[in-house]
Amino acid sequence: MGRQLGVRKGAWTQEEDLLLRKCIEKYGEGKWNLVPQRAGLNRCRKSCRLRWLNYLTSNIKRGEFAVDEIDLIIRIHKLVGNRWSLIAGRIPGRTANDIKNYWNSHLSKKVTSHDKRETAKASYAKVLKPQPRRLSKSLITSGNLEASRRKEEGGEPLLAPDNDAIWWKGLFEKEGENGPLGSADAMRELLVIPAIDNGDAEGIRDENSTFAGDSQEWDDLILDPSLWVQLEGNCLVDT
DNA sequence: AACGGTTGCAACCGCGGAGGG
DNA sequence: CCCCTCCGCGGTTGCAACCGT
Repeated sequence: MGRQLGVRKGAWTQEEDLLLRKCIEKYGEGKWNLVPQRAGLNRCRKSCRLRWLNYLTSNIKRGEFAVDEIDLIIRIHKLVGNRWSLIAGRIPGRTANDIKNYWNSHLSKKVTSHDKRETAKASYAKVLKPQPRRLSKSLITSGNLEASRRKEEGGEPLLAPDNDAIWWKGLFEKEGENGPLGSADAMRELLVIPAIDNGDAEGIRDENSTFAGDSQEWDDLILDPSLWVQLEGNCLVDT
């Protein structure tokens, strides 16, 4: 089939948004090739899908990126490069397009060519040929103890885990399935991280974190203290 | 106020991968 | 296998808004 002729392009009108929204409400997401006809829209399927995913779907976060969101973007980008959808999958409420635009307009200029080379080298070293590192068990234990102590005393909770831990887990597992780089277990084995007991999940959660509470999936990441303590330890300590 | 340059975002395009026949 | 269709991704473009002169 040839190129569709006569389909509308450019900015979407409110009427078009309404038609698209009603169509998705009625039929659900997917079958994008059927959407223009179902919705009564003179648009191609790609335009409909893009409009829905980047603008109309309900959980999109608007406005400035938070400092910790930016930090997370930079960290994940260091590891996976321009895999915008993968990065977006780890930042609730932000679309791949948002993140790509933000990177291109705000962040890419801040990364020097030297940084880019170092980043690329580091990425390959980590992903393709990780160096086995051992953790300090005392660090792991002390992390869990500290979390419990703060909860008991009603003091400041132990702050959100180093973002490395969150995205490492996010990168490896999602909804119980293996992530793009394999399973978290495989990762643990790769990095020679010993199994430890979970600490008290409530005690370590930072309620003010941008990452807390947006979705069950994200909660699951946040509330897995063993993993982030392990990984944080891994980042900090060689024994 | 008018103009030209810059910025940031929304949207388009082309390509590669997945899956079905 | 091969072909075809559809989906989703990343790169790129278009344009409105903003800013400085």
